[in-house]
Amino acid sequence: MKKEKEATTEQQILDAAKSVFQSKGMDGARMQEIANEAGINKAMLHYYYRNKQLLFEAVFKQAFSLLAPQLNDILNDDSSIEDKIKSFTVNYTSFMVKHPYLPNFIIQELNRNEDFILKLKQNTGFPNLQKFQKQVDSEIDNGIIIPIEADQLFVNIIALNIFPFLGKPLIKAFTDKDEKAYNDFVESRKSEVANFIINSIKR
Amino acid sequence: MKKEKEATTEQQILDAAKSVFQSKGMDGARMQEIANEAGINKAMLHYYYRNKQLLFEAVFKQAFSLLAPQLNDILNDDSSIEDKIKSFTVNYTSFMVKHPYLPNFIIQELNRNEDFILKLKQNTGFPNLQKFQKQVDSEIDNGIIIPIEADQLFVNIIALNIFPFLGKPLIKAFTDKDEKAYNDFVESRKSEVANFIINSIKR
DNA sequence: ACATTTGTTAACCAAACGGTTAAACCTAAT
DNA sequence: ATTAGGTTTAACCGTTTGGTTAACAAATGT
Repeated sequence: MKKEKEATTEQQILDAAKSVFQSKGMDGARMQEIANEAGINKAMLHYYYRNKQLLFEAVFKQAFSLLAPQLNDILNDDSSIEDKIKSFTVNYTSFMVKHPYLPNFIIQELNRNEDFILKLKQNTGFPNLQKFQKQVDSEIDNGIIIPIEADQLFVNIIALNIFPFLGKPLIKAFTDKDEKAYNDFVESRKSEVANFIINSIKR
Repeated sequence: MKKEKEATTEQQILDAAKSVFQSKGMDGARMQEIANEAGINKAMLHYYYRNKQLLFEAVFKQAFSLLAPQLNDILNDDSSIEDKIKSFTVNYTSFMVKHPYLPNFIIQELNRNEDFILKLKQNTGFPNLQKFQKQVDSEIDNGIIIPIEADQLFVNIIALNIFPFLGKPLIKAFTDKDEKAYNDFVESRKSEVANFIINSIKR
């Protein structure tokens, strides 16, 4: 029973912590609430994760490790820039619809503690732009796309894809959409955004 | 002495509250820290603003009222879509460089409490897209720009302009930039982003 | 001059918080 | 049946937190 229970209790805690931290942030989260959501005693949180900071870091690292592969896809595979943008936009948006709290959680907590990303950067698998930069320069040389800095293009791509999830309340208010209309709007961006970017850079 | 002091003490509190709330958020902010930064007794915060929530709302409303006019500029003046995009990108980025905490503060707190924006929406001067939508449709009909939904274009514009300030730690890490390189990067976006958008939609 | 209102402070308070403790519980090996 | 180990709980603890109080100071009105 030992291994079985260890795994499930520890995982229950992590799941509950994920839910609470991602919706309320480090400062807004309460250890008692996490314990309640996990259906266990508060002391168990400390038994398995020592303190709030370490529990938070476990949640954050797992969240970030979900995000990184999504970016590496666009950066490191061998398809053309155009195909990358198309597949990234579809994949990333689908992924975010399933994890709507993720972008805001990560952005918010990185702004709260800028040092935090330095730890992540040392991990293998941390997104790296080198290959993407070479590819952009090469397609520019070959006249496939117009001149643009790879960094700028990269930021444009992720900005257009991530922002709808960060600014959802704002966009809903500005464009007067209810929840359903907003979901449709995001859905239609899967093709809209890719076309928008490609229009801009295609020779 | 009355009017003089009233104004300055109340304003000192608001300034201190702005600084603390915008860098730490509602949950992370401490009333004692605000009092210290204002150089006054903690009880004064309650004397002028009753409680933390009301002080926070005063700060938030003022922050939002700085942002709204920036958006109304692009939505309600009479220049062409192309000119609007150019001037908005320059103005908005300049403005954000001066108030770097603002976008993250607003996005974060709106995500924490979605009801909050309903109050703001009733205010006169809350950004409205009607005129912009008509203008976009008109320029499409006249063959000036290619067909695009006004809502999508609007979100693209603000996404490309706001995201560099929201995702600064992330972008710095991905693109390996130090503070100075990042500032240069943002500066060059003033023209880069406008061109990127216009490239995409110009017939 | 004096009373009244407004502004300011130090001290205080109850509740909430993250974290600890010591004992109970459960299971598997002896 | 007993022991030993990890697991779980209720109760507890010291600190921090937002907020209050009561007394004091300064200005204002009469």
